[in-house]
Formats: sequence, structure tokens, C-alpha cells
Amino acid sequence: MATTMSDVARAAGVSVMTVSNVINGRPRVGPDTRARVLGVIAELGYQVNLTARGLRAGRTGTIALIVPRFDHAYFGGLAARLTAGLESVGLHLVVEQSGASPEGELAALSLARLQMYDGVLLSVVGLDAAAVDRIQSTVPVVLIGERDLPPRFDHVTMDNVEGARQAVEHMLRSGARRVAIVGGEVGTPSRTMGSRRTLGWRLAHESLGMAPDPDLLIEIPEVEAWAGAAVVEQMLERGLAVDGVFAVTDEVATGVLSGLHRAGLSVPEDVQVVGFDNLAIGEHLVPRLTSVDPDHDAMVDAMVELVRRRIDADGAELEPRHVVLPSRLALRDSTR
Amino acid sequence: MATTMSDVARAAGVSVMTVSNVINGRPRVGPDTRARVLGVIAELGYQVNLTARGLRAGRTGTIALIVPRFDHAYFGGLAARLTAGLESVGLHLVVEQSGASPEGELAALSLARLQMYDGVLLSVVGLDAAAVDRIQSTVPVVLIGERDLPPRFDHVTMDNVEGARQAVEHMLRSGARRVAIVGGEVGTPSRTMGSRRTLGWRLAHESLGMAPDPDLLIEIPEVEAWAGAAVVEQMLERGLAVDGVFAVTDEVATGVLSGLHRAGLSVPEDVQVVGFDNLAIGEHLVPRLTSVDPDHDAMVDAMVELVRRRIDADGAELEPRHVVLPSRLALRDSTR
DNA sequence: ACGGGCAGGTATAACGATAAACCTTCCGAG
DNA sequence: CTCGGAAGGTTTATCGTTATACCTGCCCGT
Repeated sequence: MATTMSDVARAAGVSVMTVSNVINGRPRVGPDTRARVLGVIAELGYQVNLTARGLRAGRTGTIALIVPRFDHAYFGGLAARLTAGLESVGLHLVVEQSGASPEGELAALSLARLQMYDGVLLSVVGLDAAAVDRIQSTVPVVLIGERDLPPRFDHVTMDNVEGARQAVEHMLRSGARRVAIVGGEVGTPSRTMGSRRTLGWRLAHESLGMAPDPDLLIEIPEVEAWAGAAVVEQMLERGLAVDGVFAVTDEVATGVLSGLHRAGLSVPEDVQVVGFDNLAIGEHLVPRLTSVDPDHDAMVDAMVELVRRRIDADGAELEPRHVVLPSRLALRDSTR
Repeated sequence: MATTMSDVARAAGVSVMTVSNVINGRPRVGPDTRARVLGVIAELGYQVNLTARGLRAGRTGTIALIVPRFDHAYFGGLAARLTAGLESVGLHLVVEQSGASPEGELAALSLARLQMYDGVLLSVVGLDAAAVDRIQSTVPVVLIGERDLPPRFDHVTMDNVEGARQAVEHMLRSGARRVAIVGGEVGTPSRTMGSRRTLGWRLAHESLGMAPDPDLLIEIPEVEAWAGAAVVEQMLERGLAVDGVFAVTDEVATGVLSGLHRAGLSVPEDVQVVGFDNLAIGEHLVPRLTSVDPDHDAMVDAMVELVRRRIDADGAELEPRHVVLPSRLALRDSTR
């Protein structure tokens, strides 16, 4: 139905190849011919078929970002920044959600989709490690975030341990004695995001010669605001003494702030709170949220750089690179 | 580089067509042949090339959602819901951002991209009306949100006027006398989101026999939290008396709450606040935010339905449908 | 006058998958 | 014994672009 190149060629009285040459700004076309072809294109409203071009050229100019959830603000921010970062180097970003329905099943299904892109940025938070290992793709894949990952992939992550350590240390140094971690992970330290941030919580105590109370390591069913609120309620019901909370993400911290407020506790006077991610919303919570700032721009730059490097290498074997970017604390009003 | 169907065909000693038939579960294949082909596929790690399939079949099974900003929570929620809604009817969603860099230029550029999809859901908030009119696509396009829109497109929107009216009426009925609209639009009522919600604000006053003070119609440079906070600060500096705020979105309301808190005013005692969109975050703000709930699920259902209808019609002319879904107020603690 | 080269264009063959038509066997009914 | 047809495949022709090779004048240097 849509007009094709040969429609244009016929109408302009030239060969399709000439139309192609005009569209792509290639040299071998005379000025009058070029003008005529452009005229016909405008008249017919012709648009190149990117599917056909992609098939023939073997490249689509498109990068995919695959996130577990669209409705987590962290990924919204990441996607926005990446769109800009990639556009500045002539690449286009599309975003897909992996964790839709039956656990990880999607991750398997979408494997074929990856072929459609020139590169894939895959957020592995909440993704089955086995699913990631199953990726046998020829397209460049850059992993984002922490997990037990096959080291054969490029990988960009923030410094979870050090960021968490700074957050907790700050509360301890400003007088907190019982700092809980909400969203921590009990058990063998693996390389998941939660376990790394839990390690930072431990290290902060140790560096000050203190031992963290295991009761203050609190797990949550989902890394979301409601879970943060629910946990605070339970803590207080159980009569657990707490004067500091390190929430593993700003979303959780949002729930924690809300829970504390409802319990009649004031922040930072009664309880200090620190989040992680330094989302824009932190600036507008009540009180404004102190948070670990992962240097979003540097992360995006690293992702863009890594994926470009592989695209330019054109499939040649490259030593995988693992980039860890420093985090620093953004101080606001939820800490003393 | 990637293995193709003919690699598989050769290794299995059959024709490519048979491989295709196996992959697509078509009948004319014997059980033993099928098993052999599947074995080779697994062994070689073959994945169908969706670009090629898309070109030949003329369909990709993929729908695009185009949003102005990834980092606005409303769109994150919409994308998440749509992913689920489309997946349940066998369609896959990808999301792109339109409003990246030089104003709207992208909107023009990405026009060719639309061809790659079986359907496009286009959020027109903040999009140039002329740009929308320039769309001369053969793919089904469903417009989302309000604007001066060419009526030739299908269109889904929430009831902005009535939602806003209910929000403001609620505050007026619970004692507020000076209700500001933050993010309103002055001037000729057009069909933009802001102007419709402003109309609701007017109507609420009129239905109670009151006249809104024009000074309480407050514009903002961006529909974001920081703008809401800044506006509150300015209002109070100017000594403007206010005992109710209708913020045009929950993001703006978040900023308003933060601004009021910093000014030492308490919500809802001194000032009532209502937002719009009923985002998940509203539940966790301090205080919990009363908001207009646009019935997100019904909107998603309508979008899915409209785009499917056009896909099934296979390009045939269809009367464009304009769906407006009712909004209702979700009462929480920021109002009395 | 002749060959080389360049400007301006065309013809052909893919890219990888699929729709549609076609080709064998083999089997059972009449 | 013959013929219709089902089962199980294969062949061929595209889908819309682009890479590559190729063609045709014509101008210019020697």
C-alpha cells in the first residue's frame, strides 16, 4: 500500500538506484535529476522502508534498552538520558520491558528480537542469571546493574558497596546508633544489587568499630514504595528501636518516609533516612531526601561508549570491559 | 555472521521452506523431520531474523508507544500497563521518546520509523499540532491525550474537564474559598490538556455560583515538580491568599506539597491540594495526595482495542473513533 | 586522432524469510 | 487396476533497499 522506491523511480523517470542515491546523498546524481526526484518524493509522500533497509544494510541504527519495569523512576531517568546520549552519536533508542508476565519467560522470547538492533543495553536487575547466560547473540550486548553475570559481556555498574557504605557511615557519624537497611539481602553475599548494598551497610559499621544488629537487616518482597511503608509499620509494631534507615532505593525510601510520618516520627530528628539513586523526586519529598548519587551521566557515557566500541569493531572479538563508576552522597534534609 | 535459515536447512538436509514450516508450526512436516530440524536449530543456536520476516510478511507484531518524556511517571505507568495489555493479545510494545532535542525535529525524523511498526500509539502532549498533521502514514495511529488534533485519527483521552471540575469542586465544597490552578493555561480555550483542566477549574466555580479570581490561574514553564515548588514560593512571596491548590498533574502537585511544607503551611489544614493522574507515588507523599484518577486500565483497554481494530481492518478505511473516558476523584489526606 | 577518465546513470544480485504453486509417493476406494 | 487425494516436501517468486559492476557519452591531454 505504502509508496515504494520504485513508485518514485517510475514517476521521476529514473531507476530505483538513482532514487536511492538521492535519498542517501550519494554523489553520482546530477543536480536537475536530484531536484526532480526530491520533488516526486515530496509529492508522493514517500518514506523509506526501514525494515527493508535494515535487512539489506545489516544495520538499523537502533539500540534497545531493556528494563525490568517501565514504572520504576530509575529506569525512566536512565532511558531519557540514554536517548539524548545516543542521539548525539547518531543512534536511536527504543525501550522494552522484560519482566512482563510469566517470570523471565519473556526474556527467552525476546532473544530473537535482539537481532533487530545494532546493540542492546540490558538491565539485569531482577533477571534470572540463567536467562542472561542463555544469550548467544551476535549483537553487542552491554549489561547494566549487578547480578551474578557471565563475564563475557561488557558491563556497567555503579559502586554499590561504597555508595551504601558512605550512606550508612554518614548516619552513624551524625549520631545514629541503630541503622536499619530496608531491602537488604540476608545470606551468602552474591553479586546482586541488594547484597552489595547490604555489604556496604556492614562495612560502614565495621569501619567505625561497630557491629550491625542482624535484626536491622530487613528484607522486602518488592523493591517498591509500598514495601518500604509496610516494613516501617511492622518494625514499629514489633517495637524495634531504629534511629536511621538506609533504603536500598529512593522509591523504597519514599515509602519509608511516608511510613515514618504516619507513625508520628519526625525525620531527621527521630530517624534519619538515606535512599539510593538520587532520583529527581528526592528533591521534592518531605523532607528532601538524602541519597546516594550514582553519577548517572557517567554511567550513560560509559554505556554509549561501550556499545559504540562493539559496533565499530563490527563483530570482531573484544576483551569484555567491566566499568564501575563511583557514587557519592547527595546530602539533603532527611539526615542530620 | 549470524546463522540463517539456510544454514539450518543445509545442516538438516532439508529445504529452507521446511525449516520455516517447522519454526512456524505449519502442518506439512513429518514428525521425524521436525525433530531433526529442531535439533539442528538448538545446536546452532539459530534465531529467526525478525527484520527479514517483517519485510516479507509486512507485519512485525510490534506496536510503538511514543512519549514526550521517559522520565515522567505518568508515561512509565502507561508503558507498563500497555506492555501487559498488548502482550495479552500477542503484540509486543516498544517505547520511544519524541521530545529529545531540537523541538519537534525528532517528530519529523521519526516519521519513517513508524513504518516499522504494526501500529503506533502517539502521545501528543507537548507535540506540535502541525507535526501531528504531517503524519501521512499507512500504519494505524492512535493519538493519546489532548491537543488540537486532526480528527482523522483515532483518539483516546481522559475526561480532563470533568476530572478537573470534580477536583476543584471538592475543595470548594470542603471550605476552600481561594483555589489556585497551578499549570493552568490563560487565553483562548484550545484543546490542550492544560486549557481543558483550566476549563474544569472555571466550571467548578460557576456551578457553585462563584467566580474564580484570575490571579489564581497560574502558569508554569514546565509541567514538572520543580515548577510546582517554585510557583508556591512566588505565590507566597507575592502575598497571594490561597487555601486550595489544584495542580494539573501529580508531579506538579508533588512540588506544590514540598513548597508548602517549606513555607511552613500545613496540608490540608491551611491549604488543600489535589493532583491529577493518580500516580502510584501519591499514596506515599506526605500527606497522601488526593488526585483525579483517569481510570488507567480503561484507557489502556481502549488503546489496545482501537489499534487492533485497525490492524484487523488491514488498511481499509474506518470511521475514526474518539474515546473519552470518565475520571473520578481518589480521595486521600491532602484534602479535607 | 586516440585512449583515459570522469560525470551521470542503469542492471543485477543479494539481504533472510515466507506464500503459493508444484511435485512425488503411497494408499485405499471403486 | 486405476485414479483421487492426502502426506510430506521442494521450487520459485517476491517483500523494498542497497552494493557492485557495468554502460555511455563527452572532454581533454598528448
